[in-house]
Amino acid sequence: MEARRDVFQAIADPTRREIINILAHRSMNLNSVAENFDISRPAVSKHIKILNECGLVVIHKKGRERYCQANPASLIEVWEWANQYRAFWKEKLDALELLLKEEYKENIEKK
Amino acid sequence: MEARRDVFQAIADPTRREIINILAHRSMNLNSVAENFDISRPAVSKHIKILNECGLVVIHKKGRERYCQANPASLIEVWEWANQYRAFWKEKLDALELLLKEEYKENIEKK
DNA sequence: ACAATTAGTAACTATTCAGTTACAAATATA
DNA sequence: TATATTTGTAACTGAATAGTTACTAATTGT
Repeated sequence: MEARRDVFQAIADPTRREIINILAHRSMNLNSVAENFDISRPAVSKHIKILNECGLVVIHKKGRERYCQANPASLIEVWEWANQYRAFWKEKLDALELLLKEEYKENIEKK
Repeated sequence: MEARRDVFQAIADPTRREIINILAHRSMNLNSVAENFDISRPAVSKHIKILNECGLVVIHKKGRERYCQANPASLIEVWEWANQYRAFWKEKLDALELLLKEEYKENIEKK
């Protein structure tokens, strides 16, 4: 379980996306995170390790506990990647929408 | 090479992201796509099959050739997922920026 | 008709991945 | 001090992944 480690690979797993969702607005220790899933605690621990290694989750040690929280900054990379295509697809969809509206209008006029 | 097939898993692979990039603005047949990579043509064919199965690439048959193009609509899912956290990270980063500015100001005043 | 081009797929391999259980280390509590 | 809690990690398993080569099918060009 070692090799490529980037944000895109990290968010490919649905469990990890769910962990990000849970940790997005509040800090939580590892056991509490694990309670939300059917998989074992070590499995969740590994997921959090991966998320931490690519910066998606930050960890604050407090005694024997480790409080985890989603790190907003690292999500920018994903947003920016998707967003670069946004202008492009928006243009296409706007054209489609316009087309559908025209067709709708024509149908109304026929009546 | 079969099972989960969703947009997030599809874009996890760097080769597939590069294929999307290449096919974002122009249509291209499979061999032409393959020329951009060091891997074999069948390997590229499989990547495109995966991209097609989750809607990220559309294929138009024309004789023996198959013209491939990135499909903007399916990328929205990724954009929306990342964007839901945007307000959150923006808030955090603005706070950080403000903090740095304050520190900078203080340093200026000390001189 | 024959040769060349374009592409899909089968069969195989090596690596990575997500999960498990078992154990050890550190900290907190009785 | 003894015990319970929180966590990380090692060792293992089975499935998925990304790649390969070899082959076939369909279409195009000579």
